[in-house]
Amino acid sequence: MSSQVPPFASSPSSTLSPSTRRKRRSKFTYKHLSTFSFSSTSSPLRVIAHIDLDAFYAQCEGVRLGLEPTVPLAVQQWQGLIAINYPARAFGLNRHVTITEAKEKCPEIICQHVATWKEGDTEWSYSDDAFKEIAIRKVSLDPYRLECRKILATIKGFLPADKQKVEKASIDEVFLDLSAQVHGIMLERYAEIRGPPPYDDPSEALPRPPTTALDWAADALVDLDDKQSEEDDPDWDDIAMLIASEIVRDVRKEIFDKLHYTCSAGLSRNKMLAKLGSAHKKPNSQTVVRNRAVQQFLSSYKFTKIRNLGGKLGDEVVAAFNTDTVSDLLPIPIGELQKTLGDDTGAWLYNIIRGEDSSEVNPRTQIKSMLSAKSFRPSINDFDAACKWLRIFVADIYSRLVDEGVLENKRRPKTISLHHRQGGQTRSRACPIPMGKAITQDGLFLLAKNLLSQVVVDGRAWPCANLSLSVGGFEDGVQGNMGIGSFLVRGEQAKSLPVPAATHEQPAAKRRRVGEGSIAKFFGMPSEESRSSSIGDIDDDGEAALLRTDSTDDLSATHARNATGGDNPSMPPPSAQPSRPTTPDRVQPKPPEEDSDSAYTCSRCSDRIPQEQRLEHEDYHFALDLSTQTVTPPQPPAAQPETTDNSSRLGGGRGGSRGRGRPTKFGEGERGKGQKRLAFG
DNA sequence: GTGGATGAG
DNA sequence: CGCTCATCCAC
Repeated sequence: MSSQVPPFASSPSSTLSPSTRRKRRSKFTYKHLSTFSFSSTSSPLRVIAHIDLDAFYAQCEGVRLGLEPTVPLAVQQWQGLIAINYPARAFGLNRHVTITEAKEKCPEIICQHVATWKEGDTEWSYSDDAFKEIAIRKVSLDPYRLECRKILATIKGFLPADKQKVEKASIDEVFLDLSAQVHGIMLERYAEIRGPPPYDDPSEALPRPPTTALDWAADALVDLDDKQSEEDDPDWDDIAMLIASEIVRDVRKEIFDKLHYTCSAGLSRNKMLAKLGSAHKKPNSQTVVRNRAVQQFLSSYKFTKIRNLGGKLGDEVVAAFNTDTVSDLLPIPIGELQKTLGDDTGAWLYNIIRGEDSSEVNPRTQIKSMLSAKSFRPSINDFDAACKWLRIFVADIYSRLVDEGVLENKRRPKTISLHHRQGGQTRSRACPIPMGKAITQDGLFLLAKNLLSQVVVDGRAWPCANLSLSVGGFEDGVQGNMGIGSFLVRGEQAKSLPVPAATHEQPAAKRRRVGEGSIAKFFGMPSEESRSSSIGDIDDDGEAALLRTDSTDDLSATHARNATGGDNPSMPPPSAQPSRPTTPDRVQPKPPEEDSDSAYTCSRCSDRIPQEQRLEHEDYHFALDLSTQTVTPPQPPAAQPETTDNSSRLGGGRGGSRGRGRPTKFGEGERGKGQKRLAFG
């Protein structure tokens, strides 16, 4: 207690108001309190928390298996360990040890392999010998995504709906902006700051908070700038931080009670400091970095530990200034930093090492893209092998799309892209996902296969060391389907599932001409069917079989069906199939020559194609047609915007929402235009 | 709009 | 390490 006049130059309050000042004054004003209430990034009272699950994957497995939290546990991925719980870390294990090393150092350790998708499986699963089957399986992180969702839901359910601001930062991290909630609690607890400012002047300083020593709970660790001011002289920022730490402690308790996960947390005035704080003491504890502790706390770090300085930029800074510590950087004038790093980056760095970070907690929980990938140990060497993986990628992505609410038309990805790596170089291709129709596994597969073909066509593709498929450009809302639905021939949507009808309606006429099988499938397959069917094989009751997309790994069955062709009227006879063009053996690696009755000549590209690859080859042309020109199913003109005009579409999606004065990643968005590298702006 | 790079977990 | 995810930039 004791001091009264703010010793801080930054505090305008005492100097500005000549009014009666017999009482102790806060460093903060009523205006500050107001900005605090709506989580303004510039509020000096702002309170941000970062919550980080401890060895998350390992905890997930521990919980799933019902193990005691004390048993040493690691999560295995092929021959490596990707997560190690704290009991196991006590044995000196870290992420780079091998399985055998781990078991030597810690014989008791349990190494649980991650879940995997296996070719032909309908779902990911846990398998004890997954690690032996790297050639036919790909890992699935679904179990962890699911747990992440539960955690997020728990947090959101616990925090007051009207005041929460939650950002999912990664699969095991969240940021909370607790400002609004803490503001509310502060007013409840301290009547003296409730009223309007004296003289109605927002620049009036607040009264000082009660001088009682703050009761930082046992698990809230406090780092101080100077040991002197230990407990006296708390101001409202300290009170705010204290309240926030209570909230975070409760959140953590809730997560533990409900889901049995422990986590570490950091609290401070901004995201950068909160994140450093959460890593400061692990596991299962929380660290508060008060305003008055910031300089000391931050100066103890190498700046390469700060977000965005962990890579090339950090290296550049180290090289330019010959140091890797925050404290050595502090004396460097901002102009100097800007001269070498560019205006924006220089200014950003100048601020960040002073503990200033005005980036917002973005309430976005939704993902913007999703990707499924695999590195090939022995490389894969042909189109067929790649297609098998595409099947798996599609199944993986599709199931995640379902989780995202794509079926319910809540959100839908706009583009699909495929990345391919061979040798040093990686190439990729992307294309739009046709709008206005249901997204199906078969449709995605067709597009993916098309993209792969494109990659294969222009350059050496084999051996391929890595393949990935992703969808992105998610859009909200239901646009699209209604118009089309009403145009369809009713009575054919038999299989519509308990989901919005419009989403699953079949495209009109059953009588398709050759080739329409693929297109129809693409545009209208009941999605549930796809969800539950196996990767390589869409199930085969009447209509589904009809609409089936022949996958490369199931040619014989398909062929048989085609051969007997007449069994279904809507199935065009083989002869009627559209034929094709294409690229010969880059797409079709197998030597087509010899034996004339096992090959045919594509009418579209004049290539000779082995019979077994004919269907696939034709699919390729269809997919190509689909994505290049305009193959539009019957429908009302208005409903098919996407086909004709690309340019006009631009406006549509983004609408007016994007790009406003969004702060750059560096904080204050506006700063002069950066020259050198606006890596983030 | 596409493809590559960077960064982080 | 292997696998995701996000953002930015040049084209």
